[in-house]
Amino acid sequence: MSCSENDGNILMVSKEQLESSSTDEGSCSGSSTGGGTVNLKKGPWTTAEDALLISYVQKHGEGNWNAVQRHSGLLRCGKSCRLRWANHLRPHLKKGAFTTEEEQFIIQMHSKMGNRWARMAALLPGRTDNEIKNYWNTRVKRRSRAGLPLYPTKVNLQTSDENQLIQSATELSSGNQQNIGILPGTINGTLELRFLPHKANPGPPPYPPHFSDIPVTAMPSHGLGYYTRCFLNPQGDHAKQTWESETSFPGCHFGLKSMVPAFEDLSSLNSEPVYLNPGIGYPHDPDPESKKNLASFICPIPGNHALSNGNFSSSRLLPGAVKMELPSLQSTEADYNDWNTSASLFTSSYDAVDSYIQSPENVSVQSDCASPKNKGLLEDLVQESKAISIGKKQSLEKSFDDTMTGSSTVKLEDIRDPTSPFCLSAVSLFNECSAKQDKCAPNLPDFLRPDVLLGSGWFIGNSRSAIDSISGPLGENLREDLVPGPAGISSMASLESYPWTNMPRVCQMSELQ
DNA sequence: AACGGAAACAACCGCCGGTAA
DNA sequence: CTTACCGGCGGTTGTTTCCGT
Repeated sequence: MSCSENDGNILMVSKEQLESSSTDEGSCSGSSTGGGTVNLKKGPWTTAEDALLISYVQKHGEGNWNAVQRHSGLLRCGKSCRLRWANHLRPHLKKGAFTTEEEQFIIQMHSKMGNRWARMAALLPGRTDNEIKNYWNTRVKRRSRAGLPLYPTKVNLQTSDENQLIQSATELSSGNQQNIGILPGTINGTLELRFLPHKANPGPPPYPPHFSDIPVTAMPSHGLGYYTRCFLNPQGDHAKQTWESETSFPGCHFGLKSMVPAFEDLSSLNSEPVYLNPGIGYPHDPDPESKKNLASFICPIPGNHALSNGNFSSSRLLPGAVKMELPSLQSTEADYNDWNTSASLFTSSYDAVDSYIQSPENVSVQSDCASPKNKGLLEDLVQESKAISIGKKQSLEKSFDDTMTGSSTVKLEDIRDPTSPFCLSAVSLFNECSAKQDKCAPNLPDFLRPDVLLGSGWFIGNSRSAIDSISGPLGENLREDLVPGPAGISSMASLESYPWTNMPRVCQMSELQ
């Protein structure tokens, strides 16, 4: 760090310091402003500074943030400027409390992606990664204090299905492959997504997509949230392909509606399969400048300022600049009412391969997020406790049965087209998973993955005490519900019940074996 | 009204990957 | 191929606001 703090929030940085700053971009450094000392301000931004920054961006566009200070006279480092712009000054930022849908979506996404705040933000129109992160951290704290599992029960339960899919993915590496599409159908009144031969998909042709990377990140420190990701990335330009939702969907109440049917719309699809496609919503457009085409296709809503002024977003929405969350290879199922459909539907739209959605549970419970404005937290917790108590056994058994009997409707072995992005991604996914595992616990395959941990029984030995530790305040019913039943279920419940103060990290988990 | 705790928000820090020189 | 720079991301911390007592 080349900055030294001085007088509160003014950093005195000598030219020598700046010039000698190496690759460490951790703090504000690298200003090449000529002449002696540069005072870089820290702390809260003033309106005057905001105005300077806005003015700069309007003139020069986003990017080149380190030049902001040079050109605008703003005494802020580039990173600070970028952050300020991204989190506060960008157009079409949505301020205020998260809606219930957004909250549910975040929970769902976190169960699949872990702490990929930026990626979640890319899927939540008008929301920033920082907002989501703050929301999540608050939630973690809250639920930790209440001794509740971080995720709704059924989100955890997805993990066994993920195992199944991962396993199926391995088969792809050697089997025949064929293009796939996604067919949401219905079973028992909920959406079900199935892979279909790609040719079966009507509508605009997708990009000739390829999935470029499926990195597997380290576990979140709280030990939950394995995920993978994969982007539809027809142009190979990672840096510029962030799909900035507020750019894409300004004016959308919930921007994803413009890409996928609204919840209420989807609920009406119960009796009819709906063809989705990996490229849904993203018509091929070879012209990188034709933003309007894409915009009108994705979100035919008037008043698309971002596109009309053509000046916004470092994460410009390029044609094909589609960030597509891909196979986290988990099914989704939640304890909640609307959550059952809505969140799952979200998921199905993003995670094209991640499309096994289980039947809903006929358990009427309240969302822990349902209360407006994030208030009524105690109520939420009480409700969730009740929900767990009432519905958990039922849900667990059903989900477990579905998993164990192979009722999953995603059959990756049927996906055999070598040109299929999903095939590639699935294989890559597996490879990367494997590679990552090797790093951490070479002889304990899969133990990087909480879902595998959940199903591995690693915790069984300690489960009773952990269950006791959290179920105590929640009553005996819950305790009983958490007590190991079938192996898979019990181990899942066990991790769910892992004491918050002692949540093992992944490698530690493997060592526990 | 004062106080304390929790929640929400804002900003900084360090690491990392991509890229150009 | 190496190095430096830039920008993005996620973690963390500090501050402010809200709310219950």
